[in-house]
Amino acid sequence: MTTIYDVARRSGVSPATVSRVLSGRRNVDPELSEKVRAAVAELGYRPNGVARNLRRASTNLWAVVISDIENPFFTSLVRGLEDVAQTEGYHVVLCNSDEDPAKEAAYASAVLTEQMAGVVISPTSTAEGVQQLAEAKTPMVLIDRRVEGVEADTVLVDNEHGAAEGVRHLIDGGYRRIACITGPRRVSTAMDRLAGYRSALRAGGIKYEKDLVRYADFREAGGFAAMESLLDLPEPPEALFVANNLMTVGALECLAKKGLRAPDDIAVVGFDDIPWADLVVPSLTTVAQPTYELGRTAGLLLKDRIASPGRPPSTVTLRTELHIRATSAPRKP
Amino acid sequence: MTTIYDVARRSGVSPATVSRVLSGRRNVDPELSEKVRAAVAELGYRPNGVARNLRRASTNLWAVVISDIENPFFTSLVRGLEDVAQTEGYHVVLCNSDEDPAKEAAYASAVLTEQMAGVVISPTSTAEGVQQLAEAKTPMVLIDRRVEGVEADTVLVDNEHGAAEGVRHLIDGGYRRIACITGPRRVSTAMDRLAGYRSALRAGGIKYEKDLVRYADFREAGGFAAMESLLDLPEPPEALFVANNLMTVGALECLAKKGLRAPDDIAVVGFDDIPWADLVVPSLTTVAQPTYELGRTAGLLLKDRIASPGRPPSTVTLRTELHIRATSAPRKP
DNA sequence: CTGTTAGCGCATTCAC
DNA sequence: GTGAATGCGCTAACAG
Repeated sequence: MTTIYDVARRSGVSPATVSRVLSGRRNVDPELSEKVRAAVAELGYRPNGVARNLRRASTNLWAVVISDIENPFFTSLVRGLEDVAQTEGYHVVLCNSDEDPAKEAAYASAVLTEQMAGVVISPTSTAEGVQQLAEAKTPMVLIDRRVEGVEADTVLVDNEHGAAEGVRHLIDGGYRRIACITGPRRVSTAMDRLAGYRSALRAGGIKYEKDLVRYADFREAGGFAAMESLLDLPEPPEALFVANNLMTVGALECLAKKGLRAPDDIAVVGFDDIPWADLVVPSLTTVAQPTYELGRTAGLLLKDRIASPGRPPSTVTLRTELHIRATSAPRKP
Repeated sequence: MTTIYDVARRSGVSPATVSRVLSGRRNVDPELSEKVRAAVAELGYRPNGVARNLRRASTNLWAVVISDIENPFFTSLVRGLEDVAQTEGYHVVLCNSDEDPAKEAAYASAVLTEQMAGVVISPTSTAEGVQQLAEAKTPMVLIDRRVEGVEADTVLVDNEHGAAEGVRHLIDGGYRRIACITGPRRVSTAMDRLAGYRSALRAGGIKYEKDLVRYADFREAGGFAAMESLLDLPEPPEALFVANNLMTVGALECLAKKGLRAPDDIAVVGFDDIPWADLVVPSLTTVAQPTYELGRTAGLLLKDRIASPGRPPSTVTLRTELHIRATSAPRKP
């Protein structure tokens, strides 16, 4: 392996000067600078990033800890983050936590031992890793979910407002008996979206009925089961609000299996888009989140946090957007 | 920061012994070993991964270079890879090349300077980065596409066979005038799938017509445009085979926009699944690739390559699976 | 089985 | 504006 010493010898300068040239310092004689560049080219020299990292006591890696890259919500978010990372000279390490606090903690640990420059994380329910990273003062941006007792930059969407908007849309369509499938009680997004559902009911003068709410696991199978259980009610709902994309898919699959159709048998609004929601038939009404923007914003916040670790944490809340499609068509008289 | 020397002092042994204990070497007195562990716990010591990497002249990072994580084909593949990486003690760095040889080359460069342990890569058309990595003898696994003149472990699917099976299914359904939308001429998968299309036609005694083939860019917009152009033919096709998932979506959107329906107006078979293909209406017949398995297999090959760099490269070809759904229903008399 | 020693490749003092 | 010297934290030789 050719080192900075080889380049120095070849160009007749000291290693220090080579280092200065390569890291783009101004105060180097242009003539020497040119010699160094020539030597670098001739030798095919490539700086050793690991050595640089050791010396600088930090790497150019960002970790992104999400529950599952196969969920399109996170896929697009990661893409947004990676685009920022690339322009800022960082690389993104992908970490699937699978909602498992132990995995989250393991990744947090890796972030620390590998001296990664920062972390973007969607916390699991107990947020073990988040606590660990907060204590170590690692530059960190929380996405999608809040964590009690942790002060950190955070990027959220307006869950309550978005959910309320989706449910209001159903109410406006003439539906009264509206069910809700939400996520686990310990997850802030689940509770916020449920709160939006309740506030929309209240605003519409509809009584909240506990029986019409299901707490599932944000996964496809959970949505399927919850839908089944709702259909088993003595008086099944006329409409349904589902608090995330995967559970919506599960619910739709359940309906399809039972030979029921949206919106004729039951109207549906889902939180969070799915890819090609237009192709699903009937096309699916969703409360869309700006997923790419979420990732991008997180990246920008992380960059700022690394540049000025001292400044107070900020929270950015992005807006959702109601995409009205076919599954929420107004009720027929 | 507490170092290995602090732990050594605290536990009354040498740094070398601490190192031995922490890297799980057998030949250490259990008693000393215990002392070391105690000291580690007391001091909250955490090894410095970067220093370890410098010393070992290698990191525990794998790069995965794909064109776009937002394509579900790659999403699932990356997940498969990450699962292997995790069990083998590696982390995965996500690199979106966007089919841009320059980006691919930039990432290849990063792999080298950051001393990553290995790479899994889906080559762009010119495969600049691949050449670079091959020269540097970086452990590398090619996925999805072959590259002429590069000897490396490779994971493919049987594109020609899968495409032929999909097209044969259309022929069996009574369709004769079958169009094909494939990818760029320089990409091996595009040509292999086209070859499968041709061989199925031949086997079915159908004359190959150049006019019924379109070369697009493997993206949604490309599929849309190609579909439009096919519909503009004096005598439009009765059926269509599309060589990847995104173009299939584009083609379906084009049909929807024109008020045409599959399979009544035109039957459709797409190569590569899309998420929730069942929910698309009419549900989409696909030649499904084992995407997760592709990633997993690549991970296993990479692990082996790192363990024994000398052994001759191997190519693994996985089977596709025809998922017959509604868009390819037999032709009505 | 354990300790001493050296050096991985670089960036940064500090002199000049 | 430049060079010599130092050490980041660890692991692998080697000697004992």
